[in-house]
Amino acid sequence: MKQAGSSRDIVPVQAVGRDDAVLKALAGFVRQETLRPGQRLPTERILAEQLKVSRNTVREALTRWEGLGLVERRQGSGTYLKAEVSPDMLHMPLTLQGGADVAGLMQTLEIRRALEAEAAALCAERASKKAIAGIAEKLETMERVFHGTSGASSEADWEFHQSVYKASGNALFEQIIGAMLGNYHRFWEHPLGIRDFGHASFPYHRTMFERIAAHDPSGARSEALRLIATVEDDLRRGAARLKRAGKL
Amino acid sequence: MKQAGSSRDIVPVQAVGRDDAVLKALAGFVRQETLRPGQRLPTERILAEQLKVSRNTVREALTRWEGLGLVERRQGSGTYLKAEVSPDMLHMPLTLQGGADVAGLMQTLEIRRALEAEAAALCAERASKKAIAGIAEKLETMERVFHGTSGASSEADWEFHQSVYKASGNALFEQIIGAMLGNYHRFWEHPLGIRDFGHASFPYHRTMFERIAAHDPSGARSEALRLIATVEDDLRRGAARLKRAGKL
DNA sequence: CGCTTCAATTGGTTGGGCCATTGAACCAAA
DNA sequence: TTTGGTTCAATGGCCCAACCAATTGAAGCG
Repeated sequence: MKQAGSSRDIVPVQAVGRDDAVLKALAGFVRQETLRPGQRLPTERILAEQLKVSRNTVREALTRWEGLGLVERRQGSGTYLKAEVSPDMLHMPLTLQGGADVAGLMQTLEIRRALEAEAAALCAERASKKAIAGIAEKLETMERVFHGTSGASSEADWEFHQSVYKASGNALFEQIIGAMLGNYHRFWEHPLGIRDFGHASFPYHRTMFERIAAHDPSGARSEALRLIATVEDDLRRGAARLKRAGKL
Repeated sequence: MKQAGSSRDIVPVQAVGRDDAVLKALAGFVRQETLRPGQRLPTERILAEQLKVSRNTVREALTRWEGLGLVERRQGSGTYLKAEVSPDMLHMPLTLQGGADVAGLMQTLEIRRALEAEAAALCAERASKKAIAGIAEKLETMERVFHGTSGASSEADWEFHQSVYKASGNALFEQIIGAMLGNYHRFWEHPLGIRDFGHASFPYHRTMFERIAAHDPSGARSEALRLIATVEDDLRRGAARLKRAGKL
């Protein structure tokens, strides 16, 4: 990176602390015991004893994991695993200014637009026949649900997109988008009070799938962009509506 | 999301703990004192006293901030601010599976390709004259460094890209890409032992800038894609080279 | 069978203490 | 003046032993 030619190759040293070691040991333990998300892990007191460290140190380590969303602590009950955990993980904590408002959501949507398009293109390029069949299944489920009850399509919708991400061959798409959407979970439950929010995106799911099934990356990308564009439109309309309401 | 019609609209309440309150208070303090990144904030003991909580509680709160990359603690010295912090921030910690090997890097590059292209397009669409001038400056610095010493262009290169992300108007681009690249920091310092890694990407920086300066989103996107493509090529060649070396 | 009560369990918090590292002040030799 | 070593107070890292508060499940009771 910097000054590759100079003699400044030194740049130590990372001097890891005790709690870091605790985290590594804990990761090993979780792996060894094959703990699944939802399961409870040992008491802080037991961990402190078995790891030969103070409970305080255990708590600092667990606090870090809690901050990363890997673990959930419930007073009086225990500490529970919330996600897969392996010794080699990449953490990228993002901080978004401005809170969970419409503006922030708009920013995450711009990220999603980029990722959704790329994932669709990669999916069209690499999806196996089996994967495509799986996507088709999710799509049909979604359409069925959509035509039935009026507003409960979100879950099926998400599963459809997930299957596309999976078929892209890159797990990062699902993880990143999932994490972002998860943060706005409360929002999606009541999208600006609009009843048929996301309604307009519906037909583009099928057109996108068709381009994927035809192994047409460029076409899939275009349809994905159209899909997200409708959501962005809805969001803009909703924001404008809120603004009007605020002025009254 | 799920069961929008059901009566289970309740889902309070976040039941904030003491350390959460400490974090909010600290955020307020930082804002009030207008602390800038790099500056030192009060000692744990002083914070504990002023906030009327135990030092351990302060430590747990700071541990969380440290995990989020907002703060850096140096034993014997103090605790230092590492990034902007405001009371209303949305944290979304991403934890990505997969080790820091070449395969993982390839996956992150697919993400970067998507984001880089979108950021370039948005930048071309929204960048002000001033922002474009700033980008031009970074570009020229980069080219100057590049033509001077042989291998020290990475830092200037990164600053150039950063200026593009900033001008896109969406802080998430810089944060996500920065976090990803940071995780592979050790790799970029010795990219597969190849001396002129990333050499081929050089000319596309200028072409991309030209499309941005011309407010041509589509063109900027194309050039960004070409840029990343050269890096991916280098990476593939390096991986193949490693494979051969492994077989010998 | 359903309800209340209560005690054990568990994470949350406190206040105290000691240690290792840091950095500045100070001092001495080159 | 500069360089190198020493001292020393400040600071984060870690430990300890309690106590508090929420949860849980079993015992007890109507």
